[in-house]
Amino acid sequence: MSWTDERVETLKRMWGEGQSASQIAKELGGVTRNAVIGKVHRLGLSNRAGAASAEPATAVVPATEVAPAVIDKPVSAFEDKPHMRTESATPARKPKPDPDAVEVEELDENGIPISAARRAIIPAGQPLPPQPSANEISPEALAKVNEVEKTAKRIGLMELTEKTCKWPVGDPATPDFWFCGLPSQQGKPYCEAHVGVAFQPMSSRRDRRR
DNA sequence: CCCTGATTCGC
DNA sequence: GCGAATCAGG
Repeated sequence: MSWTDERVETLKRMWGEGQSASQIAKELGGVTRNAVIGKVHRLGLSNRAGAASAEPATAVVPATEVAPAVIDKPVSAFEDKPHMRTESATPARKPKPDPDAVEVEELDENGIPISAARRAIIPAGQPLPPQPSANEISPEALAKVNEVEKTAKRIGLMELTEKTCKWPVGDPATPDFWFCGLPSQQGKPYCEAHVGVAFQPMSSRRDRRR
């Protein structure tokens, strides 16, 4: 494999987005993370500058003109619950007051309106797994989660990043809705505790039932 | 041990 | 220019 313009472009974009070298290598295929890092250095962009905030909202982002952080490991599970708009998220201040009072919503396959804003921040992707019913989870894992949810960071939609647990808590239709936000596991969308309830080995599932 | 980026240096 | 090997660190 060689560094075609296209591949370099992808490299630049992903590096700018704060993706790790190995993630980029995986995406590109045919290269190792070493190759990616080497290229990054040769391109002179080893300093992760000129990129959008890799750090979450609480950071010292110059409030001037912050584009809404694009979430790229999407949380698509909340398929268009009408109530679940972005209100509860960080009030990043509206770019445009929307001159026309009438907002023309696009419709999805089911004829459900999709706000353009929502589509922008929640691209398609792996859906969240359904919340498992309580009796399907090991008591230990459940207890762990309950504990974790007390100490969770309770972040909003906009604060989600690659590195934050995206486990949703509460009812999206409620102001009490938030995401766990603790550090996520390597390559997983959730923190350790939530990985525990989200991904269960087949064997343990089988063992538990019956 | 998993991972991260940084550097070196033979190709 | 490329990237494997290595280093240094979390």
